[in-house]
Amino acid sequence: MDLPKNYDVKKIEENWIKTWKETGIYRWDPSKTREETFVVDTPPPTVSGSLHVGHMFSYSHQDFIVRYQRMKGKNIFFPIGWDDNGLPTERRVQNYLNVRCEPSMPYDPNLKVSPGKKGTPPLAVSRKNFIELCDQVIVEDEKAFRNLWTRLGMSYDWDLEYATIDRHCRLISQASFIELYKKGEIYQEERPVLWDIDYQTAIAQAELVDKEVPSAFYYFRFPFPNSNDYLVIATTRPELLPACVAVLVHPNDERYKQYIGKTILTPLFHVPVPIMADEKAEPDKGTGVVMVCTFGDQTDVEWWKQFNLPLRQIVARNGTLLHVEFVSVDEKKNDCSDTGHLIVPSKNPQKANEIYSKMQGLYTGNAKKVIIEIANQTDGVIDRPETQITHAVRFFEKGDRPLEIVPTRQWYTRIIDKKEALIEQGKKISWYPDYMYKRYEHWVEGLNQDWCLSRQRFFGVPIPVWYPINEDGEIVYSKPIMPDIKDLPIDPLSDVPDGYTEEQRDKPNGFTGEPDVLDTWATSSLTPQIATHWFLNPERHKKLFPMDIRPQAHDIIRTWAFYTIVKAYLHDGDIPWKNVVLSGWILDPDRKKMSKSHGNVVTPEPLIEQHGADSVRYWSAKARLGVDTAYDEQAFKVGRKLCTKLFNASKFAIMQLQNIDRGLLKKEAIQNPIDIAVINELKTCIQRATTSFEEFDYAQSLMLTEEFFWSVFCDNYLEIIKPRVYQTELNEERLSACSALRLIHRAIVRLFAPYLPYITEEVWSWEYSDDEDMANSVHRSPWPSLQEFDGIPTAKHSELYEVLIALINPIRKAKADANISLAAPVTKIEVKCPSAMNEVCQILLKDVVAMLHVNEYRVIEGNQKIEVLVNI
RNA sequence: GGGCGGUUAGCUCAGCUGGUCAGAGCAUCUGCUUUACACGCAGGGGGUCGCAGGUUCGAGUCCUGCACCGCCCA
Repeated sequence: MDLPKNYDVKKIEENWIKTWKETGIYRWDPSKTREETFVVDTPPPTVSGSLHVGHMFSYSHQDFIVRYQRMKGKNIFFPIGWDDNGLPTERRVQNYLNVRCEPSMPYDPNLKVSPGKKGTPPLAVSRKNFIELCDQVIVEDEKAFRNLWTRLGMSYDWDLEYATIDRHCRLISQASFIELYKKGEIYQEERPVLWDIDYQTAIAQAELVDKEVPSAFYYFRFPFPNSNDYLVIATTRPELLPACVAVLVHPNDERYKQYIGKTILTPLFHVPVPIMADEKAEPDKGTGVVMVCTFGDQTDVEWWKQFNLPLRQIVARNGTLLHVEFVSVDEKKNDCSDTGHLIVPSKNPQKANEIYSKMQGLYTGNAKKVIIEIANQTDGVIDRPETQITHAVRFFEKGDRPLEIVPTRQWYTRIIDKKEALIEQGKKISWYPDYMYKRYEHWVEGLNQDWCLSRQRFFGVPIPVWYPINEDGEIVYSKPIMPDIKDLPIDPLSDVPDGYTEEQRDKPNGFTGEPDVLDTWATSSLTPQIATHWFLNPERHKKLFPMDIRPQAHDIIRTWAFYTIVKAYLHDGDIPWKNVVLSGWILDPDRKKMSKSHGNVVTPEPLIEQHGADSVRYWSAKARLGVDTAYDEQAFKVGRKLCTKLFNASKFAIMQLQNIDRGLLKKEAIQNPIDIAVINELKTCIQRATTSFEEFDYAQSLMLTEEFFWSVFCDNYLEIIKPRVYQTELNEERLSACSALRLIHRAIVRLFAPYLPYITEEVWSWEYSDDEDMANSVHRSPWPSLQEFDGIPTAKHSELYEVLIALINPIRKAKADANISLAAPVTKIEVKCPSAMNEVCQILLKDVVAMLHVNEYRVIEGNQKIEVLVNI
């Protein structure tokens, strides 16, 4: 065939994308056995998130491993999915279309919303409309990802595509919920939970981040009733004073021992609270006296439970302060009622109500300012000036304001009682790099609450539960109605449970649907089951589960990896996969994490456009697993150079074979010691590259291949065979060179194939696609093996290649020193070598002098080291 | 405060179980228009391998401590 003159990246990419799609070479074959199959649990990207180079980076890593396994003959199960449900999509839709979800509104079937209109108040839409808008937006987002992955050369089986909000995923996710509920591993409970006031939803421990923020200790005097005595309490949250239910000291703290068991009053509000002792009260923190509020932090929750303290929930779900009525301690009224009307006994209710009325309805931050101001103006309340500190405050990872703790009814999965078992599961999995296992172990050890599954959001998998309503119109949460698994997926807000009619919805003696949706991880943690079809197709599930690898980034060990291990353990009592391979991050040149909020995101499409997909993949391949890499555009250029070099060297190599009957190019024809020596080098390279790949060390494998290709093959081998292959006569010498050249080059192309799928496929099509022992596509052809070289004579001297280089280099250096062309003739060289090397040098020099245009040479006896004297 | 990882040429990074390991690419400098490739080829300069101890005949390579950077968790 006619070889192309120039390396036209775009044309090559377009052509092979089309061909691969038509021929379906990446399709999974369900008829093959488990042993023949390599199964990947692909991370479904968050499609509504910003697309940046980090995506291409870690996703390329999967593809290197997969393509290698495919060439090893494995039947590849490589699905791709989109994580489209959840908060990121809601947020994107809110911003993009400037709408907000108002669940109380009726559905408008004719609603039309167009993007834009910033600055105007968001349009309120019904829950159903909102979900429809989300569904519309993700279609666009998924298209962008689909295009990118295709362009990048990801070898997915597109027939296996899924989205975490699609019917199949909702079905699997809801089935998981029901099965675990039946097993007793899922329960619901009303208790204080981590609560984001902006999103107005509960969150789980895994979504928590600590941020160091400036704050201050304020020193309040808590007076004793009918006395001038007082205790000083340092607090960072004075706005919670009205929610104070007790005061704690350490039992061994000599300063305060005498007060334990007594009653003290809160300042400003004059509410009597008990003084109690507990080891968790830190004598060194603040004044050593701590107030317990419902709820300032997790310790408050623990003390509240431990001492059975009253609940004074003053912070509403939206983060503002609720109505509180302070009444005289003598009045017998319920301390807290369900109506949102909190009643607190006070020694001075009038004063308390007066002060609280200035805080009520404010956000906690503003309430804090108000109470500080009041306290400063009131005699005997502030003991001393505040001290500035910075401390860790808990935030929702996607949130902007600190979390509150609010008692609400939520669904949970039991994990606290399984910590040991989950650590054992983690040990059964191989982690690459292995030290990443520690992160998993430490996370599991540090768990302190069950997995909160329910989210008070809209665009998610509905929790598949209804509740009966009794004759008094009260919802009976303790008797949830579960659908039959065969009826899944369901939406409890539009579907009706068995034995009820739609007319009974939200009516006494009727039912109500659970409005909450599942945590997105509750679905994402099922990616293996989603892909295998799990209980829907037990045979298929058995054939694919546990999977071979889970590729992912290291920041989601505590979420995605952890939850997937949990689900696999709870459902199958097994590990979800045998190996976890963890990619690092792409950092910006200042080593900061790339993210939209930092404004340092580099978008991927222009990079592929500019440098080509193979170059981008090369850049990804240079980074080892688990290692964060600073973004450096230079690396793309290096990749591009490698591709160009491969293009040119391939063209040259194949050109030398033109006009030769391929039947004459066989292993038996390879007799020249230099050909044999280079094949020896190649075999070492193949062996080491293979070993590296088996350990998922694609970076090492690439480095070895690159080194062999560039330095051994291009710079030396191609140069030294030129005199032989340029001969017009088809003699033994030329046949040996051409036979070896074809064999070596054919292996090199395959060694590069996992990294550079386009250029290797292109080159492959020029010469090797019809080889009997190879496949039409390089990507279905066998990974190079040592057996391919069986029948080629072994080298008489094991260090032949080293000797060759020792002869070539001094001559090149002499020419460089003399500032003359490498093509310029050399009058004479003299080689000094030990007598044992004499014969080898004589053989090699024949080709060396032809390569470097040396007119005359002679070999004389010398010392251990080879020396070459050059006369220009 | 605890844990994990990192600290090797100007930059980005390799250096596996201790003994040609002081490397690569980029950048820089000097040459070379050699019929695959100037997106090339040949050659050169450049680092007391974060610091301080220790083990050893011998340590980027093992141990201890410290410093700094990053991440994770309290």
